Amino acid sequence: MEYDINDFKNPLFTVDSVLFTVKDEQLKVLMVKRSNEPFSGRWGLPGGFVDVDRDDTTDMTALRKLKEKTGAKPQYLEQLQVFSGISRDPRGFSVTLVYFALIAEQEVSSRIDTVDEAQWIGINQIESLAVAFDHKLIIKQAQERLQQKTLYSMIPVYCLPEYFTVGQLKSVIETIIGKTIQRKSLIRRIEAADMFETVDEKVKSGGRLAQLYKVKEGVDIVNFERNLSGA
Amino acid sequence: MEYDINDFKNPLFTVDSVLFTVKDEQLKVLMVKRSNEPFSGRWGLPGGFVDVDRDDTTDMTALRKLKEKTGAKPQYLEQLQVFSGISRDPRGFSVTLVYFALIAEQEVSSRIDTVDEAQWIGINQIESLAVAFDHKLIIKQAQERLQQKTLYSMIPVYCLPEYFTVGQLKSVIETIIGKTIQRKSLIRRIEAADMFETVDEKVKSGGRLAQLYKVKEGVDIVNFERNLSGA
DNA sequence: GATTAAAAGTGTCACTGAGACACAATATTA
DNA sequence: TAATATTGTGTCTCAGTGACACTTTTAATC
Repeated sequence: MEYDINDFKNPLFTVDSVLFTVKDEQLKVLMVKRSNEPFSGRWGLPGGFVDVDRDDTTDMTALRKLKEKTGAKPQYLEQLQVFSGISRDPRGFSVTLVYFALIAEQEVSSRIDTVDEAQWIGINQIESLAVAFDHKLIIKQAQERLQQKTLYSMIPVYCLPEYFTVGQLKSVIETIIGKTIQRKSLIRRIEAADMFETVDEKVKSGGRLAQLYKVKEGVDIVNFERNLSGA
Repeated sequence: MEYDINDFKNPLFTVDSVLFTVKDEQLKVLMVKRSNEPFSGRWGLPGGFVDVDRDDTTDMTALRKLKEKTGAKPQYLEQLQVFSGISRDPRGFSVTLVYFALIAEQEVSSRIDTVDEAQWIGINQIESLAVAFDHKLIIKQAQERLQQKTLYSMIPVYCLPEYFTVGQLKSVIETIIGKTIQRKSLIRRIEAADMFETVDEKVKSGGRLAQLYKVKEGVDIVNFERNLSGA
């Protein structure tokens, strides 16, 4: 019941990424202005074809393409989902593996500012933008996944620089889920997660000096057993 | 920065499924004995190439392949993950989109019994089986996902026939997560989820007659805000 | 028919972690 | 020095799970 490879038209396979960051209290997505067909002139997600000579896995394809656009490696990367279909690409049946990535805005700001091919687009502006393929839908799904994960894990730290304060993390979380959370709840989770350590340094923040935290070496994302509700 | 399709060797793209069921208090996976190279004679996951003339999406590829082996459509189907790499298939760089599916054992028992090409293999026997590709790893990941989802949703109902009792659901859940749960907790969740309705019929079960339940029409899986801990 | 065993189903208290919010501590600024 | 802003703590409430005793309803056995 196995077939010879050549019996079939192999579908078009690409790797795209939804790279999020939080900047100016807004969730942003990295979009690239397309200069080739199809959808030339429209905005699309950064991505492209696997280069089997350079990529050991599709993860590397995603990272390579992101590096081309941002000059940096995202702090978090996971698979979102595969989108496939006969009609999503005019060239024929296509399959896109979409990754979902996070990075601190500071890591890439210089590069992005000088290249006008790639831009951070506010999540709310996506709706009214000329977007290629089904990338609008893909971004929506990625946003939902990010919001969901934010309720039971600490992934939003990957939108922050190495050292960060509770206040910054709180702000990023609130931006992502679009609701306010209790500072106290966040602190409890920071302690319970045991994935952060305090840095012997404090930073000014408009009031009392804030304690700096960093992610411990080699720790994985902790999943909590309850969701935040976000009032 | 876009490339012509023909510049690249398109990687080998296949769709496989990890179809689970619970039978005799054991979690089982549908495995197929391979009759073609590579790995002829070994056991592998049901799957194959996309047929762009018959499949509108990769979901249909997965369903079509499962139907070939079991004669039935799984009650639950979702994407698990893509597995890719230069060395997982001797034919070259390969990409496999793996689905994760559930079905009631009763739906397919007759078919499976008559075909010796496809078999339900107990999850604990996989380790010592001659398995093709990286399918052992894939099954392990699928099992973890199933266990995780079982803690915060009711997906295990899709391992049961249309009408089922609380006792049956409890047993299936316990088999999946490998721990006992409180009957009371399960009943509370059944009520809170609001995705089941009682059937005006009871069934004998060795003691007091048990209330039959069924999944309401058109409802989606409900995700709870807390995990079960399973003592 | 009475007795026992087995599973279904209920009542309720304890425990855990999030929500809410008051309050204390420490910085800046006027 | 006082006002203000933000950090950080103390603690009560609330919701949902865990635990477990207890009741109900059936089949099986005597």
